[in-house]
Amino acid sequence: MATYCKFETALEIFVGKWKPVILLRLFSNGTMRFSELQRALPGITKKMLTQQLRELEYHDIIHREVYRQVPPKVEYSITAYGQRMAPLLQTMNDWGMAHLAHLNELYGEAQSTEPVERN
Amino acid sequence: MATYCKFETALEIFVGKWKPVILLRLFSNGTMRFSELQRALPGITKKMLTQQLRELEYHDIIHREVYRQVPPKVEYSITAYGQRMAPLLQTMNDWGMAHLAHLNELYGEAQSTEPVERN
DNA sequence: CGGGATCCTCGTGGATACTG
DNA sequence: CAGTATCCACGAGGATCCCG
Repeated sequence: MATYCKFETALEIFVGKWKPVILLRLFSNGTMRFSELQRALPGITKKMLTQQLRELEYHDIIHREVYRQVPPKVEYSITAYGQRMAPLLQTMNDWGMAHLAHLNELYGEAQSTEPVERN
Repeated sequence: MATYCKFETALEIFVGKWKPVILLRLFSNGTMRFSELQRALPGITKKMLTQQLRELEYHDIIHREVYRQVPPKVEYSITAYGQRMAPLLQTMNDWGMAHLAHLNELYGEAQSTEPVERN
């Protein structure tokens, strides 16, 4: 009965429009500065970037290193604990890829992941 | 570079306030009628239940079987393809459980999964 | 440079009523 | 019973300005 009941917890980590991309950048680029992240994520505002980073930091997924200097410098990186969720991300990624292929089989090429809208 | 770039696709399947619980019920209970689902999910409206079910159906995760009779009867179940995502759900569930334990270590007991609010 | 504080928009999801 | 159709509330996320 209790199986699957906590996988929503995992979801809470990833929900948020920018968290997946942020994680992607940090996982592939390693340590990044605030401004680097902002430039790497076209369209994101400072507010959102800050907010999403703080939430990930709270969950011990990323580390925030502040250098006390002028002008300020803050670097973000994946924590050791955060590294341990790489397999999960990989599994989800693999499933996502396979699912896109499955959707292609069902509905043909050039299909988005969303159902077609109808008025 | 392309790694993790499609795990957002996996997320799209689960986002939506009720999809996780719906999947949970269908996975554990097998076939269920519309009204059964509604009763099993306290607080859900027919509109939302219908909408989330349709989206899952589009993705070939669940099957919708309509019995042409009066009064109508519609049964929902996990498709064969849908069954194949059980391992993924299990993996996410396991990670979620472990993560809750990790948060407990960090912040102590009786903590929610969300950062404390401050005014 | 790396934010915080405000205000505002817009889409998700809820409430309610109607229907084949 | 299993929906659909409308209307509406609210909160995530965006725009803008200010600050150490």
